[in-house]
Amino acid sequence: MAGKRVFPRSLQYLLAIAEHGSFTRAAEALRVSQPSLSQQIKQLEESLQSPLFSRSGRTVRLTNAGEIYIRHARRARGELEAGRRAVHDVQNLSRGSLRLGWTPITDYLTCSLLEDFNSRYPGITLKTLEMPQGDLEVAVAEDSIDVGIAFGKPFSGESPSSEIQTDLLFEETLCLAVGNAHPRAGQQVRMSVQEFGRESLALLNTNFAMRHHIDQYCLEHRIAPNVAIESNSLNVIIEMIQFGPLATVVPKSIVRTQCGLYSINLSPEMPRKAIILFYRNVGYMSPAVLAFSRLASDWSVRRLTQTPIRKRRPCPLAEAP
Amino acid sequence: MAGKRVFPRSLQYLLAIAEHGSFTRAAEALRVSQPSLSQQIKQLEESLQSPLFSRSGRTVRLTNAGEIYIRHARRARGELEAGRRAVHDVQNLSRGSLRLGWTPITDYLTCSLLEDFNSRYPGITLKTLEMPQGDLEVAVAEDSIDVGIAFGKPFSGESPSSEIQTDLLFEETLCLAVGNAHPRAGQQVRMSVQEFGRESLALLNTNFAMRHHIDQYCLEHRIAPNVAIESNSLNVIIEMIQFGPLATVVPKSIVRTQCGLYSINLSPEMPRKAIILFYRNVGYMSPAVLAFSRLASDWSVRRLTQTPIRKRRPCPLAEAP
DNA sequence: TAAACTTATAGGAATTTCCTATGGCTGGAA
DNA sequence: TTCCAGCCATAGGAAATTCCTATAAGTTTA
Repeated sequence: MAGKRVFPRSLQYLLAIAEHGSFTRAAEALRVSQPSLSQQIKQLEESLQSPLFSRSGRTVRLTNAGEIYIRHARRARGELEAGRRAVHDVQNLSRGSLRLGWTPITDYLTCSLLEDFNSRYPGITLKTLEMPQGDLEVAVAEDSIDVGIAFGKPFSGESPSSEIQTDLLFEETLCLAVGNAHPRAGQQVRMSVQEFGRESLALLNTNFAMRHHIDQYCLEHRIAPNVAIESNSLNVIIEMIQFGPLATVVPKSIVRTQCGLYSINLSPEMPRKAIILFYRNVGYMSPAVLAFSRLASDWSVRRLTQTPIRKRRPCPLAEAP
Repeated sequence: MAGKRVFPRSLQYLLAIAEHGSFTRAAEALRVSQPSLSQQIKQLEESLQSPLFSRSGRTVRLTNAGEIYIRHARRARGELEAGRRAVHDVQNLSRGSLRLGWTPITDYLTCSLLEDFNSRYPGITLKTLEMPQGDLEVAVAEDSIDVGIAFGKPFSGESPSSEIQTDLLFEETLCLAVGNAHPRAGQQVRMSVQEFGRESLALLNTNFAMRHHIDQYCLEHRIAPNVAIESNSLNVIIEMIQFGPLATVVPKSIVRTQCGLYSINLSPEMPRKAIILFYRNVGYMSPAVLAFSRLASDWSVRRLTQTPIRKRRPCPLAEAP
């Protein structure tokens, strides 16, 4: 079935004849009749407008042109063979690439997933691209990225889009986060909504979906958040919080991975939001995407059961170009 | 007729589709029907056991495997195109090689022919091989050299061998040669055979055809040559002659090209011997051989009319490996 | 929902490749 | 010299492949 080779017959014959030094022996080796070789070589010679073999008497020898041409033919064969192996490697996940899009918030939460993927499939180049959450959906749909990782309910738009597969990675609760210097640092009791309204906050700006969740929570509980600083960089906000009197709202997991941050639960709790993985589910799916989604579901299970938290700075992969 | 391209259809289609981003447009550009492309690509994908294009909706895009494979396909196409050009170059004499066999005597006489050839066809590699005259015939017949240059009547053997073409380059008279220090240096009058018999000679050994000519001459005139030194290197002999009292017998032209040598004609004259070019004339003849024989006949005509003699040391080409 | 557009499929036509049989030529053996 | 064995070329029909027309199935746009 798949035994069809793409390398041209004429060149295959050329190489065989040169190797065996004889049409007849080459024909035997190739399991075809000798006239087939004569014909193919004749056509090739006509195509190149030059004899490739010097036939005189009982011996067949490459001409000067033949010697030169055969080198190129060999290299062409090598290229096609290498191409075949390379495709095979992609299927085996020992090569390839995967383009990942995520938001500046989710990168804090799923960086270790990328590390796992990279150590499991070191041959696959990971290309990560940070972008606003709204763009992720578009990017996946138009195939400019392979997979997206989003925070909060995705695809809030009109189309439920059966073409896009979404997998739940885990759920996350938003909480108030403060630094060492904050008077509430280490507080165990829940904070009321009213108290929350009085905190000076450093928040992501309204381009971010997470901010909308926060604003929505405030609206529902009829308070106005006291926003001292807005930024489009979560990094900046965390730096601000860490050693100052301001507070912010982030997923609880982020607090656990950052040194010098303390979480304070609210009462009533902020809504739980899902971290989800999504990718195109129509037509061809690359082995890398399948492998990533498989690994991600393992990873989310492990995360829920074991929750091995390492305190650290943001993962460097998240800042790669 | 010669419009047949060797590059596989399937790859040609693959590249066209990738370039146009569409089966339909590629089919238009290639002037074939669109189903042909579908079919070829399908077969290629089956052969590689991997999809190469991601078809979803109205857009066609290379898969990861496709992107990787197409690079190799492009390189293979480049190789075959380069091979085609290279063969063309050989036909145009802008590339190729020519293997020349000659004897240690003829190299002194035809070195400038090689220089002419090299300056006329600088892309053709000249490979010269010195060998005994008897071997030249065999080497040409079995195609281990392309052309031979011999001194004296060639192919004295049984077969007139209609397969070998021989061209006369020029005729050459043997003469006595002496150096500066020799008492006869500069003598204009002819030397008798008896006087010749009394000269102390440095001669090539009997492996050389020229030596046989000399011995034959002596035999015919009933003298015994007075051989002081034998050598298998003409170079050695000329060095010996140049500053000492010995004499030797060489073609007259050699004397004219060597500093400090003087020629003395014999009476009766030694027989004129031909310098000839010979090469296989059956089956395929490489453009380089044809060009060499063409140039050689020009060169021999020019040599006879103009005879531009340059005094110099032996041509370095003659000593090339 | 219809119209426009794109790729896939099916089946027969056209082309190419292949095989058998044979011819011509060369080189070695009788 | 003559014959025979070995090798490549040629011819013509068989087999396989490629190609084309017609059409289906699907998506996108109006």
